[in-house]
Amino acid sequence: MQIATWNVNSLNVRLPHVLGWLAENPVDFLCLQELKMVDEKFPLAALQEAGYDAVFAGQKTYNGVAILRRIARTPAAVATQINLPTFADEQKRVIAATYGDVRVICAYFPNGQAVGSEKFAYKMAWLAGLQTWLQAELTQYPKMVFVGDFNIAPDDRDVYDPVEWAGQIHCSEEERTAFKNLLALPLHDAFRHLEAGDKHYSWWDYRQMAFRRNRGLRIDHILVSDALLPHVSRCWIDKTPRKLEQPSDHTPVIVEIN
DNA sequence: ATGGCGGTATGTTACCGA
Repeated sequence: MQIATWNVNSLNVRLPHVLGWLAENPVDFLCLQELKMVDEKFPLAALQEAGYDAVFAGQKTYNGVAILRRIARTPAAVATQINLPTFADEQKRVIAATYGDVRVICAYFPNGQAVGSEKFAYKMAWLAGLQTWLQAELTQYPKMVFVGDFNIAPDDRDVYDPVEWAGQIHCSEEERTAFKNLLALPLHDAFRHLEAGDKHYSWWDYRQMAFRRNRGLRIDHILVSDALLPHVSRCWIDKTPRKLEQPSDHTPVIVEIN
């Protein structure tokens, strides 16, 4: 089974990239963030033509999340959950569904803007709600994959310039502690399970040729539960779509679970 | 210190993202 996560920064603009990527990478599940579209605009027909079904939670202009499943290889979604039951939110940042005995959760964490800002307080409150909910989810679903754009770089290996970013948004102690709290549930960072090195990023700023200079952050993650960890055989970042014309600033992260 | 780039709507500029 292969599960991928990708912040597409507008599914309207990036649909050709998504379809092209799925043709090359026929993963079982693809979790998307930042759809930036209302549900009425969701391109379900085009995805179905490509062999994928979806559950989705859209929103105008901002946010929006979806889980795509390969129809031929996966059971239909049941117990679909939109947003955190533990945190009242107008913004669409979470979608979860169960496929067979595997719970797939797709999240777009708040950005936080700047440490100490109102948006940072929102991020931390959202994270507290997330922690409580995931703890309950784990008791119900031992086989869990929790993926998405976390907007947290877990440690300095995940940052192109840790000195410049020290204490800044995505790298602050508060955010990194929240990430560690997720690992304590326990959940496991599939990428770090297999790769200890630095300079592996999932996001690069559009400006200042950041991608070409590999000035990026690893902020898109795949966490797996205890029951699935022994079955994780690969986890990698696919930089290919970041090289296309008009790319998303994020690129897919994929896990293989046998 | 600021803006850089890109997407979107409030639309020829502002807001947000990271």
